[in-house]
Parts: sequence; C-alpha cells; structure tokens
Amino acid sequence: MDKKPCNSQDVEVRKGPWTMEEDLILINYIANHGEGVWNSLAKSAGLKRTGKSCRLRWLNYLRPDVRRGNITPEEQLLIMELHAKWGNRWSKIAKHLPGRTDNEIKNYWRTRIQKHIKQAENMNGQAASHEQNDHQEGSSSHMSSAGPTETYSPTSYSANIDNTFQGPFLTETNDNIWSMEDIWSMQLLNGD
DNA sequence: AACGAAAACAACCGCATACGT
DNA sequence: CACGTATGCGGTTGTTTTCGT
Repeated sequence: MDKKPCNSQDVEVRKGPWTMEEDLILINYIANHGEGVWNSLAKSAGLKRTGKSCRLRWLNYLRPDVRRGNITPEEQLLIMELHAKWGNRWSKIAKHLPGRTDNEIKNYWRTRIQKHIKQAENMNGQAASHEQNDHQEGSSSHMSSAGPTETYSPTSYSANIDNTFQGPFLTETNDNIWSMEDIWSMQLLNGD
C-alpha cells in the first residue's frame, strides 16, 4: 500500500461532480465496449477518474435502467418493510426495488424516513419510557407511523417519472444542465 | 430582497469480501 | 496457502437547493 506513483503524468485524478463531457465519455465507452474492469475502463476511456468513481457514477446515475425521482408510496412501504427485516443492507433492499440504487435508497432513508421515525419516537418517548433507540435496526414496531406523517401525492409513478426528470435539471441558465434523456439521445447519435 | 437554516442529493472514503496468481 | 488486486457495500461528508424569517 505504499503505491507512490512516480509518474509525473497520469497521476492527476479528478474528483468532485461529474461534468457532462465525462458522463458522455463514460456512457459512450460502456455502450461500445460494455462494462469491464473499472480501473482499466477508466483509463481506456480517457477519464481521469478512478474506476471506483466511474462505477459509482454509472450504477447510480448513468445506467439506462436507473429510475430517478419520486419514491412512490409503494416503494416507501417496501423500503420500510425490508429495512425492518434486514436493517441497513441497502444493496439487498435495492435489489427488490427495480431501478433504484442502494445509494438512493440510503439517502432517502436517512433524509426522510429516519426523520419521521425520530419525530414519532420523540412523541412516543415523551409519554413512554425512554429507551436507547439510537439505532432502529431490528425493531419495526415504530414503522407504522410513516404513513400519515408523509403527505403523499397519490399520483402513479409512471406519471411522475416525466416530472422528476425536470426537477434538478431545468434551470434558467442551462449552461451545464442536461437531462439523462439528452445524454442518451446524444450517445445514440454518437454510437456506432 | 437578503440572509440563515434545513433538507436533499451526489460523491468520496474505508473496510470487507471475492477472485486470480 | 499467501499475497495482491478489483469490486461491492455501508457510512460519511460536501455541495446545492429550498424554505422560513
């Protein structure tokens, strides 16, 4: 583990948010060559990223079958059930939610569901005895509160998908803003 | 309209495991 | 069997966006 890359070149590794260019390169490369050994893929594609980073970007964002946007009530219910059953086994849970990634589910859980659970616990905890409920793994009884606390919009997700695409992407200055549809249509044009 | 706080999301990091040599 | 490398997973952090004052 003392890999000191003495090469003065090729050691620069990009970090941070992916650019449109990088996305396109990765998509194009995988479209033409398929997924492979990620480290060499990154190199061959000419990306100054680690294989790890490329893999993550592809799995969580660029893959064509990734479904982004609103988690449906059904999905939320499923997530809660599976989390009660398995705890933080996000990848395992994600396998039961087609198109969803472990990262997305994990974020969703942390930012929304966990918040509601905490609130519910506080309300219950004030009346009941205060246990050490810091980690909710294994205990599923409190999950029942998630329904009413969240204000669902009872729209079918097929209708939602279109809306969710324009969520973070459409801005007034669409300098560096693009949607996955754009990217895929571009890569189709480029692809041979 | 400006500012600050909170929420949501994307990406990175470290560790564990699987696999090949 | 030991070692090295690649991949997958879960936790955490940083950045951006949204909301309230």
